[in-house]
Amino acid sequence: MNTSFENLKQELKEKNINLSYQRLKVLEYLNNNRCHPTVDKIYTDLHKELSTLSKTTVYNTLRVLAESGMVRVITIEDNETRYDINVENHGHFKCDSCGEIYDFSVNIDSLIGEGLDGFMINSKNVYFNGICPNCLSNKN
Amino acid sequence: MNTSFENLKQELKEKNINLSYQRLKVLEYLNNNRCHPTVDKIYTDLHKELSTLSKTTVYNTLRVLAESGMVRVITIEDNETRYDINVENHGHFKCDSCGEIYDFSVNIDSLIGEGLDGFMINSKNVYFNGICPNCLSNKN
DNA sequence: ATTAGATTTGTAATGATTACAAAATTAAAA
DNA sequence: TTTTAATTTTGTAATCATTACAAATCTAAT
Repeated sequence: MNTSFENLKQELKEKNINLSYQRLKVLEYLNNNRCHPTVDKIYTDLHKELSTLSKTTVYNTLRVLAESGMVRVITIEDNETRYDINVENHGHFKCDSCGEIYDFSVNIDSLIGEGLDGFMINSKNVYFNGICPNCLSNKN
Repeated sequence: MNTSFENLKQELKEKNINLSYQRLKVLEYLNNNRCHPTVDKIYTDLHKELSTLSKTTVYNTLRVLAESGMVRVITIEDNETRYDINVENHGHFKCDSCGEIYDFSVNIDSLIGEGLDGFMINSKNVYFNGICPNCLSNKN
C-alpha cells in the first residue's frame, strides 16, 4: 500500500469522514485510476472485486469527497460527470473524437475574473475541447 | 426590430440554416434574454406566445445553433445545460447560493494549455463557482 | 452487550435529453 | 402555379444519469 493512499486516509480522518470500507475502496480507485472516471466506470470496475457494492454508495461517496474538497467534479460535458482526485491547479481537455480527457498545465489560480469584485470564489475550472493528436493522425 | 437581430438573421442565412419561424423565435429570445437560459426556460417563455412550440424543437434549434458556433453551450453544472448567444471571450461565474450566472471578463483566448502541443483546440471555457455579493450580504 | 447514529443497499422515482415517425412546412423543379 | 422532394416541427415514447427513500447493516460510544 503506497504512501499516497495512506496520506489520503489520513486526510479523510482529519476531515472527520468515516473510513468505511466502501469509501476507502472508492478513494483508492480514484488514486490508482487518474483517468477522470465516470460514476459508471468506478462502479463497474469496483463491482468486480466487491460484488455487494451499490451504485448509490458510489454516488454518496463521491458527493462526500467532493464536498470535503478531496475530489474535483468535472462537468466538461453535460451528459457525464467525471471525478478527479487531482485537485491541483490544472485544466482539462476533452477530445471530441475519442472522448479521452487530458490534463494540461494552466495557471488557474492566477486567473482573476475582472468584474468579480465582492464575489467569493470557491472553485475555478478551465475546460478545452477539440481533437487530440491521436485522432488527428488517424483522421477520425 | 433591432439591428443586432437582423445581423443574427443574416448570419443564419450565410451559414445555410433555414430561417424557420421557430428558429428565429429562439434566436430572438436568446438575443433578448442574455441570462444564460436553460432549455426549459426558453421553452416555457416562448410557449406563452407560441403555443404550438414543441420542446423538441427548442432542443433541435439549440443543437443547430451550437454546431454552427452561433451559441455557446454552458455546462457549469451537470444537471442543467445553459445557452449563451454571447460567444465572445468571457468567463462564467455561478453563485452556489442563488444559482445566478454572471459573466466576467477574462482573456480566455490568450490561455495557452501547456502540454497541448499537437492538439487542435476548438473551444475554451472558464467556469468559476462561489457566492455572489448579493447572497453574501444577505448571509444566505 | 446495548443503543444510537451513520452508512450501505436496492428499488422506485425523477428529470433532462434523445429517438422516432407522422404531420406540416418549405424549397426546388417542372 | 402545381408538383415533388427535402427539411422541419411536433408529440410521444424511450433512455439514461442521478436522486429519493426506507429497510438492513454496520460502526462507534456508552
